[in-house]
Amino acid sequence: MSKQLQQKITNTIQNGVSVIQNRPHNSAVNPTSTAGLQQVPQLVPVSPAGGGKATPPSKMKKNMAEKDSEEYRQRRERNNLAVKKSRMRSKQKAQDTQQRVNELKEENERLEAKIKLLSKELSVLKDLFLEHAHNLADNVQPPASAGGPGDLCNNNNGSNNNSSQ
Amino acid sequence: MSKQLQQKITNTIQNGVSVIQNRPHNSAVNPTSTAGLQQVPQLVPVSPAGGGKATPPSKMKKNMAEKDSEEYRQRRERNNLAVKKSRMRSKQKAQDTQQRVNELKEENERLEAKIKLLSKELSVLKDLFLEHAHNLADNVQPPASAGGPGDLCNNNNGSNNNSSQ
DNA sequence: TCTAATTGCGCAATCA
DNA sequence: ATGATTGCGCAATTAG
Repeated sequence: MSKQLQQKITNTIQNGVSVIQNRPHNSAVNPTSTAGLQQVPQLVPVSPAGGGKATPPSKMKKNMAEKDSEEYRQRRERNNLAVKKSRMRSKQKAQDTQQRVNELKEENERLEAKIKLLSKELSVLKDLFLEHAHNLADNVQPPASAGGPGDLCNNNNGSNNNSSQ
Repeated sequence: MSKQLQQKITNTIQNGVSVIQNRPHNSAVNPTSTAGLQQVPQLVPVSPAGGGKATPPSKMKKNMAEKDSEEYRQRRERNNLAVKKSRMRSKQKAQDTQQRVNELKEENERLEAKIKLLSKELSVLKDLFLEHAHNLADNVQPPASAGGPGDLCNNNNGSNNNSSQ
């Protein structure tokens, strides 16, 4: 989770063991990386779509031969490149997504704060409004009256803030 | 799409040659047509002496030998399992993150809508306030304004919106 | 059909 | 020593 720099040294054991440098011909196709070490043919149960055939050996040989082909190597190399690219993108995307989450979170907080503020403002204003209304109702004619809380037009709904948050 | 019926085929590299071999204890290097697997004793030419470093044959053999080791296979298998697990998690996490983004987006929209509403409410109330203020200022004692009669008392703002949460 | 992009998988190095 | 990660190459599949 916190380290991501490791791709130079690569194999320490080039004793020839896992170093399967498939590179009959020109090598040096890979400047930055220490070229390959590893693996070989992975056989996969090539699913028999067409009726469960048992992989004709004939074709296999052809495949084998193909490995030596220059063309084969080229294809492999292209693919390796593509794979690398694809993975890079994928990783980048994931990273971006994560960042988006963070941004959205922040935005959310801001919005909620704003809501809180507005709610409060609204509440205050409403109260003020009610107060005035009462005053007016109380002294429709009377000149002055102490701050008596007149309930004349108390038709308000449960009144004050209902800010439940 | 997913065929995970791959037997435990493993490639064993020997002296520059990769031999794919099945791995049931007593290795039969050539289980012809087993479950439709095309497992050919592939010999992949490992980059030989060509541009290699001195390849101490001594150690190599040791490593090679290790491949046949039962213990080695066990380690590999464990690792493969771990890798699989790790990748699964990784993928899951990415997926979750993506979903989180969606959720947050929705939440954001909701919040913004709420803000809009509150703002409007506030605006209305303020206007009302101003209006009254003007009235008061204009006529110290206006004769029952013809305008909205119950303006003040009728403060039951239909905006009883109480976002349920 | 061919190529590029994806995806699943195993290996080995490294981290923890 | 062991499980978890990660870069990498191979091969099968999927798009275009």
